[in-house]
This record gives sequence, C-alpha cells and structure tokens, in this order.
Amino acid sequence: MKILDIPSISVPKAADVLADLLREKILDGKIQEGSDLPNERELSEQSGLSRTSVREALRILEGEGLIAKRVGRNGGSAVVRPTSATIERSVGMFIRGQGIRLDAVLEARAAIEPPSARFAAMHRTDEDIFELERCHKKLIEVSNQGDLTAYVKANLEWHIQVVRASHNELLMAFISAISQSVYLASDLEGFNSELVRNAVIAAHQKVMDAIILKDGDAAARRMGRHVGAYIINVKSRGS
Amino acid sequence: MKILDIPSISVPKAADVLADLLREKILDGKIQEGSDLPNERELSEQSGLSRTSVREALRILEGEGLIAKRVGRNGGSAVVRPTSATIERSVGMFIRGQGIRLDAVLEARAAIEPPSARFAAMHRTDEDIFELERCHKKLIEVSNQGDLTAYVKANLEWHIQVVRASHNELLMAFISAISQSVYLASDLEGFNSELVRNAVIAAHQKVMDAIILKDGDAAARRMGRHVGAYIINVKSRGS
DNA sequence: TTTTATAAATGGTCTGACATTATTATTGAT
DNA sequence: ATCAATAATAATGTCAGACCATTTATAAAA
Repeated sequence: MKILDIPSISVPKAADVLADLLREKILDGKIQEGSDLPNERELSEQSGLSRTSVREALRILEGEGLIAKRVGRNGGSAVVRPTSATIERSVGMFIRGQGIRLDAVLEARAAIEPPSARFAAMHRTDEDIFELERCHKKLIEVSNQGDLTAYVKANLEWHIQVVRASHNELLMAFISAISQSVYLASDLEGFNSELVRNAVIAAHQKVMDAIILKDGDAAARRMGRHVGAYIINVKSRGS
Repeated sequence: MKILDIPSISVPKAADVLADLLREKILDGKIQEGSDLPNERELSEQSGLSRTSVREALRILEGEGLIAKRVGRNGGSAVVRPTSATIERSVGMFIRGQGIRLDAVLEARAAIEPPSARFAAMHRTDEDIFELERCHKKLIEVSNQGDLTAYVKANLEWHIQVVRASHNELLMAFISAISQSVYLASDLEGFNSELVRNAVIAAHQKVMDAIILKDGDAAARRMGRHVGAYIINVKSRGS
C-alpha cells in the first residue's frame, strides 16, 4: 500500500557535491587561475569529508581539465582554465564510441570550414596572413618531396590555420576536435598523385587570395568547392 | 655533471593506467554495451591495485560518460556508450571558463545551421518533416500566447530539429552544445514584438519548404539569411 | 500466493598508515 | 663565502581494512 508516490530520489554522493561546489567557484572565476586550491588535508578539514572523498572530487575536476595537480612539497591543485583539449577528447570518444561514420565527420568539416573562411576574411590580421602563407609554403615544400604522411599533416595545418584566422574559439575547437579523427582516417593514397596535390594547392591559393582581400563571400564559396571536392574524392573510393 | 640528459619523465598514476586500459576496451567494443565491468573488489584483485585506485579509475570513466554505476546487490559499473551529453558539458565549460563572447557563440551557430539545413534537405525522412512541422506549429501556438520564455524554447527546438533532420550526429552534438549557452543568454526582449515573431515564423516556413522539396541550396540560403538576421538583431542591441 | 523479514552483495565512506616526489633547509668541504 | 651533497619537510599517491548505505535475492510467515 503506497501512501506517498515519491519519484526515484537520487542520492548525491559526497565527492560529486564537493566537485560541483569547486567547479562553480572555478568557472565563476572566484578562484584565480593559476592559484592553488587548499591542499587535500585542508579541504578535508574544511568540508568535513574524508580525504578519500576529497581526492575523488579532485579527480573529477582533473578529468574535466579544471585543475592540474603536482606532487611534492609545494604541490597541490592549481586552477587552470578549460581548453579545447577537453572538447577534443569528448568529441574523439563520441566519434569512436558511437561509431560515427567517416562520411559524417567529413560532412561536419565541410559544413564548418566555408563559414570559417568567411569569418577569416572578415576578422583576419596581418599576422594570420603570415601564418597562413607559412603553412601554404610548407605544404608546397612537402608536396614536392612525396612524403604523403607529412603532406596530409601539412594540409591539415593549413585548414586549421584558416579557422584560427576566423578568431572564433568555438569553431576552432570543433575543427581541431574533428581534424584529429580525419587525420587518423585519412586515405593517404588519395594524395598519391601530383595532379591531385597541385589541385589542392591551387585551391588553397584561391581561398587565401579571398581572405587577403577580405572578400568573405568568395572565401566561403571557394572553400566550399574545395572541401566539397575532397568529400567526393573520398566517397568515390568507397571508404 | 650531467651524464644523461633525460627530459622530464611523467610518472603514470595507477588509476590513470587502469582507466586508460578500461577505456580502450570499452571504446573498442570489447566489452559489450550494457554489460557490467567486474565489481570493484574483483577489479582490485585482477589488477593488483588497491580498491582505492580502482575506484579512482572508475570515477574517471564515469566522468567521461563511459560507465554508469549502481549501488546495492547486483550493482556495479555498466558500460554505456558516450553520448553528446559529454560534448555538451565540455563545450559549456569551455564557453564559461574561457569567457567566450556571445557573439562568437552566435557566429558558430550561424556557421553550422545553414549547411545543416542543406544536409537536412538531402537526407530528411518523412518522419523528420512530421517532427519539424510539429515544432513549427508549437512555435506558432506559443507565439500567440505571448510567453516569451516558452517562445524562445520552442524556437530553439525547431532549430535543433532541423539539424536532427540532417542525420549528422556530430553537427547535432555541436548544435545542442551551443544551444544551451545561446538559450541561457537569450535576450527575451528581442522577441517582445509580434512583428519580429511573425518574421521568424515566416522564415522558418521558407526553410521548411526547401527541406520538404529537398532543395539543399535553397534551404542553406534561406537558413543563412534567417540566422544572419538574428545575429544582426542581437548585435544591434549591444549585448 | 502474497507479504514480510532476513541475508547477501555491492558501491560509498572513513581512518590511519606508509610510499613517492619535489622543494627547502642544513651541513660540510673547498 | 660558495657550492655541492645531504637531510628534513610538505605535499600528493597508494594501500589495507573496516564499516555504512542501498538494493536485491531469498527464506519465512501469513
């Protein structure tokens, strides 16, 4: 005979509560970046929890990339700002764990890069151009040597540099996250042709020209054609 | 007098090693989803580590969304596939912790939605259309009631549904992650005008028409105009 | 057969000790 | 007085063992 109908209560665990509390303080900026949290024994005393639970809480925050621990005298937990590395890890696990098809990853990349090129054209600095041209020259250099692995890597770096020039940290994080998977699955043989490599370099040059001229529309359009061609190239070989 | 020049060695910690090992097994699918890991005491025996270290390792995996623990008899650590929730959390922390401007978040959204609309037009099913129209009707209904919070929420759901129709899980994850932040920062007053709300609904209708007709170019173009207008609208009020 | 009480299995927490590591202080030789 | 070796120290890392809390399986009773 049920008197009360109570919907499954979730019992909060000590470590989670402490982790939540510290996380909020960190994200709200109430603990300055670089400064140390109290050491484990102090946290244990202050919170009334055992050192075991305190350590579990710190483990959680460490996994989230919010603190970095050091051992030894003057050791402790230093507050760090979350970086895109955390996003990259979770995206990587998502792709692996869900078995996301390479198609979908390339599609996502093809979706993000053209608008990123547009923003790059809008927001670029002279230094961005310098870096972009550095990546471009590197790609040409490696292309002539015939080292496919190095070629794919240099190619990737040029694409990432375009997104970096957009000065949009979120798009940057997404692209870095995606690129790792793309790189791992890259079909090296697809670039085993001087014709293909030269076409890539020419396409890059056109995109760069538009970015240099701050012509957002052209940058987006040209990048769209470039990554579109890349997808077709990959798909046609059935991978 | 240095004889050897050894670059700072990082000492792996017991819990990390075990977590890495289990993570690989899970992501490689060697442990079937839903099945349980050995219980903590068994893992401790098998690995030769203390239960403390085993628990820390499990904490890490739990934080990564790879296992879910249950207490009580027949409890244990069940293997679960990582979901977009993990990405959402890391993106949310990134935005908060790095203090990413709302501008940049909206820019990222504006970058992703038009190509998503294109993919939606390409890959949509009839059920996607049904869901899309359901969201659309809901938005119209809420719009007439004047509840701004409900309106913003319904609006968000329509946008998410478009991306869902693209059947690209990565874009879907990115948009969900972004949308939470957009929602939290939404300027309700911006929609406190029947004129604005009707314009939004009309724009949605045009995008949907293109998706229904499987016209990717039109879908992307119209969605681009829609989210572009939104950005201008938000920026012009200086937030 | 249904209800109720009991036992068992499992994660959650605590305590206290010792190990490992890195910094700081001290000592001693030059 | 200076510098190198050494010891003390303060922090995290690891361990062992106990007990608590929660859930479920099982046995007993109605």
